[in-house]
Amino acid sequence: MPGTPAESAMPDSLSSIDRRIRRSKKALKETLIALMRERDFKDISITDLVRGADLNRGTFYKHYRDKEELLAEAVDDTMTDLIASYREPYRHADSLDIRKLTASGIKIFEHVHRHAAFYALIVESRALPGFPDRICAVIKELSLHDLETAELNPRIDRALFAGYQAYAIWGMILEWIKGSFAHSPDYMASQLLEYIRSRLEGPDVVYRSGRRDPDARASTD
Amino acid sequence: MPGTPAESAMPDSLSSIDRRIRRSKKALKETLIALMRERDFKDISITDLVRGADLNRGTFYKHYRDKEELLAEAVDDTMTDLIASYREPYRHADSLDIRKLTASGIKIFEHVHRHAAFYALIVESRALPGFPDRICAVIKELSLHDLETAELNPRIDRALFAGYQAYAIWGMILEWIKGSFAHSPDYMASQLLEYIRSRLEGPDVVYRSGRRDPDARASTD
DNA sequence: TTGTTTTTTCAACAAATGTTCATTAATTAC
DNA sequence: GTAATTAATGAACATTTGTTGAAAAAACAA
Repeated sequence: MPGTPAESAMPDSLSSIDRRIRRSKKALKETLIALMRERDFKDISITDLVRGADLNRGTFYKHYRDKEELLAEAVDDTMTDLIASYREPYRHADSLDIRKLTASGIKIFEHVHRHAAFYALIVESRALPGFPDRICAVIKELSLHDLETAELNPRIDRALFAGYQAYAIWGMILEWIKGSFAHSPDYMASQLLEYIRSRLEGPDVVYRSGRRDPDARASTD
Repeated sequence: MPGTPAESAMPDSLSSIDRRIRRSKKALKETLIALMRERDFKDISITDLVRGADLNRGTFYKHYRDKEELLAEAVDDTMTDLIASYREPYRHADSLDIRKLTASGIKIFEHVHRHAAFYALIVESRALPGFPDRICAVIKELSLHDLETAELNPRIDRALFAGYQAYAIWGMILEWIKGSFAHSPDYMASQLLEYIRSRLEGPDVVYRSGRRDPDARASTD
């Protein structure tokens, strides 16, 4: 597991600091979220933010370099929750890989579901470039931990596979969001399990241990 | 890491228009890419761009609303290449699912490899929020096309699975980039195949509600 | 070539951005 | 409580941004 504290319920950026800072940051974040609901992130100015939060212009620049940094901190708060909720006890599943995976999946999807509005906002506004990477990094950590005990096919490149897995889940989440969260977190988790356990059915031919077929060669410039 | 940009076919946005426009746009794109190599996208101003491209400020605003739009067009050019290279004939693989997948994978990874510098730049600069979605949408289309004929486990939600697949590949590509393209496109494709074909080994318990696939062992062909 | 069309330039401009600093106000540590 | 810190304010400022219109330059079509 990644060495993050996350003991307190309150996000790191909003705890144990000067109350004025906390208030200012909170006001700015709330204003940002509110404004993002009604217009494009691109079209939100620092002026709008400080006017909405009723703060001086300089106060913003004291804490953030730009609005992206402000949004990034809001995301950090959410990631803290993801990690925390994931840490939920499920130790009873110590050696049952599948059950572990199920539990992990459910936790992730439940977390997203809990913050559904926020996720939808972030994704739809396409405001924060690094957001998918951020959340996928977390998922990757969590997945890797789950896969630690699992005996993987030795030919599999674990680093690559971790990236594969994490972004695959993110891809599901994106579809989920696009469909306005029509499915339940449990359904999502069961689907994930299905994808992991299933394989293509049908004619299972010409599989020559990862070597590429000369015929299948695409044009090389 | 391969350094060949390899601009073979002319992108739609740069053909059959007034030569002045072509020149202006090209100059702007080149300047943008050049500047992105040395500093953060956030810190590149329109002024920088027009100064670098030796154009008037108004010329920029005649063609683009902002620098994001400029970058987006550069990305479009690359996507055009991805689609084009994918459309390459591989009709001899009409009914062999695995071979099809292999071919598809190879094409995608070769495309990325060909534009390695560009991809690395886009990803590392985290400049364009919509880029992963953009490329994953393309991959999703292509994957769906491949899976059209494949008989999937009927419990699988195809839309969700398409998202899963597309972003999973994107996750691999990101890892590939992070590792400075240490692997060959073929290796990447073979790994992808491995992930699709393999399943977790080890204690396969608690999977009730279903028969265990008799030949479920991973790749012992 | 000629005339027509379109792009680019140039200069100017209002508006917004990012910084500054002395002053005021709030919070913390003691 | 008091003193010491630290944050927030207000107002000013240079810079950058996004827009404008007329004049020049370039491309196009015949």
